[in-house]
Formats: sequence, structure tokens, C-alpha cells
Amino acid sequence: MPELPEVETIRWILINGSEATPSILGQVVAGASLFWPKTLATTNLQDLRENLAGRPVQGLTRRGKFLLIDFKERHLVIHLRMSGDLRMAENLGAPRESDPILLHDRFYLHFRSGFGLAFNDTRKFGRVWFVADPRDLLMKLGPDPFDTELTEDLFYTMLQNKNRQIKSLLLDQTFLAGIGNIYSDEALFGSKIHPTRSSRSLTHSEAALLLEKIKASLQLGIDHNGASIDWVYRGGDFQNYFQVYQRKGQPCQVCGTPIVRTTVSQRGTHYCPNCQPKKKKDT
DNA sequence: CCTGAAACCTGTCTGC
DNA sequence: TGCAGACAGGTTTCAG
Repeated sequence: MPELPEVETIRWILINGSEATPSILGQVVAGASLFWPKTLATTNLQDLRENLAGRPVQGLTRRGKFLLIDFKERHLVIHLRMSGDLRMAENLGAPRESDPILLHDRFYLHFRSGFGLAFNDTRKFGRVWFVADPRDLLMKLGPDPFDTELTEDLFYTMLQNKNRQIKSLLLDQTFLAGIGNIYSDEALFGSKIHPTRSSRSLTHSEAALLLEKIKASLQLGIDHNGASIDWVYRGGDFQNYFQVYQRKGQPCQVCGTPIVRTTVSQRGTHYCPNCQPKKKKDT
């Protein structure tokens, strides 16, 4: 489900709280509950409970699609994968061993305030790591698209150093961190680049435009609180602004040509065959 | 180094 | 209605 804008939206909500729930910042841990063992990728529940009890949440940050809850010397690192979601919920001050509040709740972090952080994940792909130093988990990640050190020149060089289908490369988190299937399709459409073109075939100006459109697509997603698709709804409405994603057969908003859906890197891929030609057109 | 397939999971939608 | 198959915002591992 979540790509960088959706993860950022969740982070914002947890930090700012809502009418019914407080901010996660400063919440003191009282315990934890686990309903699907694989969700906790490290250690065991008992170890986590003993080491986190009494510790306050010092911060909540994001790196790529990972969320990091900072407890000073300890960290919870969370990846939502395809269907994960995080929410603050009331009446979660103490462990629940029997059954969770909601269907598909996999993990709770209980706080002394009586509230708790609930990790809901239908497809069970999401993971929570309990670590002393999160750097080991994150060190393979590529740069954040908004990183000011990621210049046009550097991005062009990175593309030249690979010989991969451009869409496949954008989805590779060791190349860039945070882009997923929606935003890769949208950014490639915005820069008029066919998804299977080799990264090495891009010109310097195409690379510069692609980087610009990647950032623009992600920012638009953030501005709209992310995209809400299917039965998963978080309040975002970026799905109403898709130009190609999930628009198979519908007219391109630039030229009217029907949007095509294919498969690239085992992922559904949407593009306009006229605006994003594989070969350069004669003009 | 690069590509494609399979695996991990549950749920929804489509077509026969 | 029933049921098989495709498909879903992600990542890892393995074969070729």
C-alpha cells in the first residue's frame, strides 16, 4: 500500500494526533502485544517488552518507506509493505493476549496514557524490527529523492552507471528510496519516458526532467495526504489525480490516446504509448 | 550485472 | 450461483 507520501502522511498524523488521539511523542511504553509472530522480525516479544517498558517516545522519523520510532538507545523500525497501516487507538494501555480490537491487527505498543499504537496489516507482509542501531537496516537504501545532495548531474551519472529498465530502477530502493508503483508510473508519464527504456539511454536533460517529475509527483501525493485505493482508506485523495496509474483504456489527459497497461518487473505498469514512445518520434 | 519467476499473505473483482 | 484466475501501494531470493 504505502509509498513515501503515504508513509509521510501516517508519520504526520501520529506526530500531530487527532481530535480523539494524542501525539505519539512523549508516550511512555507500558507493554506490547503480538498476534502474528512473523510481524516482529527481530528478537522476541518478551525481550521487547522488558527493554522498552518505561521508555518515552523521543521521535518519529522516516527514511524511504521505513518509519523509525526513537527511544534513545533503542529503536522500533517499521515497514508497512503492501497493506500495513499504523494508528493510535484508545483502550490500549495494557496487553491483550486473546484477540485484537480490529481484524488484521498484528501488533500493539501499549502506553501508560491508556492509548496504544496499533499495527494493522491484512496481508502480513509488514515487519517491525527492534534494534539498538537502525543503521544496519537502512544502510543499503539509496538517497531520498528530496535530498539536496541529489543533483541533476549526480542523478544522470547514477542512471548512466546502470543498464536497467528505468521503471525497474526507480522501484529499486537501493537506487532511490521511497518510490513505489504509483509514483514511478506517474513520474515517468510526467517526463515522457517509456518505462522499459534503458537507464543508460536517457539524456542529461531527460534525467533532469525525470528527477523533477519524481519530486513533483511525490510532493503532490504528500499534499493530498497520499492515495487511498481499494478497501484501504486513510483519508488521502491523491487517487483522484492519477494521470496513468489504474487508468488503463482511459484517454491520456494530454493527447487523448488510451492509456496502456503492461507488466514491467512483475508490476502492473501504465503509460501513454503516444506521449511515452519507446523510440524517438520524428518531428 | 541484469531479467524474470517465485515466495510471502489475504481479499476483491472479473469472466465463464 | 460458483469457482478459477488475475490482481493488489513491497521486498527478498534464486535461477539463468
